[in-house]
Amino acid sequence: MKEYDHKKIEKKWQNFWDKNGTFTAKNTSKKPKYFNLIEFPYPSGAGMHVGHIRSNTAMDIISRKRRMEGYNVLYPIGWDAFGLPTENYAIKTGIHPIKVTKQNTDTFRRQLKALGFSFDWSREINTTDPKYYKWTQWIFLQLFKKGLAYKTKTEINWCPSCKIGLANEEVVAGKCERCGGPTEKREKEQWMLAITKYAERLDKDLDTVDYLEKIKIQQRNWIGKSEGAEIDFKMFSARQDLAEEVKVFTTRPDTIFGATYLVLAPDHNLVQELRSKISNWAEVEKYISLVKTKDDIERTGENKEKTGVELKGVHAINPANKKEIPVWIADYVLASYGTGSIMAVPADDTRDREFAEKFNLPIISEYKKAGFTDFGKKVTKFKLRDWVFSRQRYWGEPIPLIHCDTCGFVPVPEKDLPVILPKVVKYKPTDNGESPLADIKSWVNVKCPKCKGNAKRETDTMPNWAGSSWYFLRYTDPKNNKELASKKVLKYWMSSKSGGVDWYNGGMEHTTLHLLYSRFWHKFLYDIGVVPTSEPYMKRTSHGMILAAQGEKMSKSKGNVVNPDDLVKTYGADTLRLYEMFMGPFDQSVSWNSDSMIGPRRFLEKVWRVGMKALTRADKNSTASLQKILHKTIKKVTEDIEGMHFNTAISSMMILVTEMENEEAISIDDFKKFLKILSPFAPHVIEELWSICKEKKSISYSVWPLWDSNLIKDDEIKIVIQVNGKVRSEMMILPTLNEESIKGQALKDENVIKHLGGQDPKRVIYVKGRLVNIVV
RNA sequence: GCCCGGAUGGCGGAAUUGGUAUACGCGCACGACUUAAAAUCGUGUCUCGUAAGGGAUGUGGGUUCGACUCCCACUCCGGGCACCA
Repeated sequence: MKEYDHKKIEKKWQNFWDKNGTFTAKNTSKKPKYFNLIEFPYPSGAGMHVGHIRSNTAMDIISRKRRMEGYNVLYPIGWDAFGLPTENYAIKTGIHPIKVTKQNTDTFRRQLKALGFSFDWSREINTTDPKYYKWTQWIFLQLFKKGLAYKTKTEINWCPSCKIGLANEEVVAGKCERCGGPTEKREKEQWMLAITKYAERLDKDLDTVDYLEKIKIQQRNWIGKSEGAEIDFKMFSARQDLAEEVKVFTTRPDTIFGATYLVLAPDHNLVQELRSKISNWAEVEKYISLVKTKDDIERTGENKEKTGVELKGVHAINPANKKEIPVWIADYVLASYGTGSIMAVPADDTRDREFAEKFNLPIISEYKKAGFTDFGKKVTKFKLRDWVFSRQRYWGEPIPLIHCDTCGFVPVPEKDLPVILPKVVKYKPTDNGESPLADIKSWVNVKCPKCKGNAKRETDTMPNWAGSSWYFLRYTDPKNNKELASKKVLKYWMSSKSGGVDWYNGGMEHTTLHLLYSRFWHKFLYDIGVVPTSEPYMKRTSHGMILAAQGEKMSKSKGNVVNPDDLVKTYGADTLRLYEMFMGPFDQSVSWNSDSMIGPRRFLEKVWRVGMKALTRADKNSTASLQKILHKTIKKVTEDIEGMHFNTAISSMMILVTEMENEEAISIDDFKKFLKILSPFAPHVIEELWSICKEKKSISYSVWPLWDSNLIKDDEIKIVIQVNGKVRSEMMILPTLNEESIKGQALKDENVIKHLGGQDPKRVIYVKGRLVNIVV
């Protein structure tokens, strides 16, 4: 009898799959296609996180099951390798990000291969590869040509001591993460993408896709569609009439009779325009600069107290009742949403009420009695803002534009793509906040493609959302250098009956931005005829985070990171995969506990023993009770995988295996059926047992077993008997027995008679196949 | 402050979606095998009670014959955030 030696077995089958191209997807096939997707990892220096394994194993199980169900499965992998951590590492060490990326992807590749994921490695992609980002740049140019990319001033976080623009992530409670000094806001010209032009479709088309409901809610909340009205309020000053009007947006135009004051955002344009009419300008100006120093957390967090200043000397007229009302500025109104101004209805809105109470502004409680006629014009507003698309950073795709004083911004001709990221000496942004690329004169200075005059390259780079907004498309045709992917191949993988990526799983943290950005790009590509569907992903699910033992996030600084390499060595990849699927419900966060890995390991050892027993004994038939439980388990595992209830699927297989070990007879055929349903979870050890069963081909393309519903049927069912909702007895009945007989039999039960204590039942409730409840 | 999740034995969790609460796994205790240990197997393991019974699914209410599941109010934990008019 052979021993279960995970090291030998795992190595053997990983080599076998590699050599035979077992998981290489074909671009043409008679089989129906199935495109499974995980979020491609960012290859961080820390190596693979156990959280990656959770998502990858889940989608691997689904991919392997689909192959056995007769699909041509594409389960690809790549690297989302541009981004801050690698760049910051380069700034610190001076090692080129290309080199760092290579090291990190090598580590990740080795780790992923050691877990036996059925990726099609021949399609591996890397967002930092010029052959890849050529097409990221190409998509940007199409957006630019359609007027969806534009430049405007926005606020960025600036660290005055590091002289560097900071990402939100690098500002911790108003302090620079690098030096600890205070940060400030600075105006900067940035490239923007007009995602708001797609807001309506991004909202509406959610009806056409199969996302988890909570994910749809997140998307909808982020897009934030609301119907309301824009109403003009006439303004006048004490000294002279004003031609000015303030446009306010409200979702409740019917409350207009209760509007007792207006509030403008402190940075509303009109405030500056009214300067000469405002009698307390000094006070107003002071307030505006105070608001500028606050960051969003301060404005929203501890500082719940409402603040604001009245614009003295100006008033507005409520168009509904012609009353004169005061105008205030306050930081609870944001310039970036709606019209940047509101009509305050303190009787209806809590924020307005708090504000009114603090500043003694009138509250009209009977506003609803006044007859309402429509004011203003109906409009639809979205919370969604345009996407700030440029970064003054090194490690990103160069924005392929050239600025010419005569012609303005001119696209780099498509034949000159990609615009290669040049080598620099220093990766740190320049002191004036420009990208390090701005210092390379030989790269920056070029001729204008249009007028051939002197011109300069755009030195900003793209955010790392760019490469991840379309990567799944590249998997279909990763080596194409004429198009981002050929139409024919895209049509095959992206538009069969189901359309798009069939199943996409990823973290909840990406269900707003990444998901929205990639849907936006996809819709744009659809509009210009590049892709065949208007939605990229047909189905989207998400997994819960894996936390450290005490329920904290795993992090280097806390020293609680679990290294998968050690676990693979000790327990084996199959055990690790099984443990991660067994540890808790897939969509919820769970705490890691390496001690619990022994359970799945023992299970696999038991599977091995049962296999050896089945082989030596060579029983013709399994016992009837074993057949029954086997078919019940096939049904449960088949259904649980589809619902991502991997933990209960494994638990049912554990019960089955215990049963197999105890039963006298197991036929080889039945044992093989069991191997098939376990194979997606623990592929290495199962391939080994499959081959020991004298099977010549990989189990990966065997046929997924069906359950026989006749074998599952129960001859007798258990009925629980309750008295007043409390369990008092139970009985076995034939499933064919009618309701009256069941109730009659229940009433004759001796425990029931005891608990009735001679009282007559008021009601007898029968729940089919479950219980009888006798109420007295 | 807002949004989305979550809370069940010593621990991770299960519960046919309103119908036997605690499946499966870990841990622990005892037993078998062994010179012994490991491994494996078996038995037990929410709580109070000798028992009959009673009480438990974060807290307090409600609906129902019946609530872990539905409704209302709250507490704590995790994630996200742009005070969204």
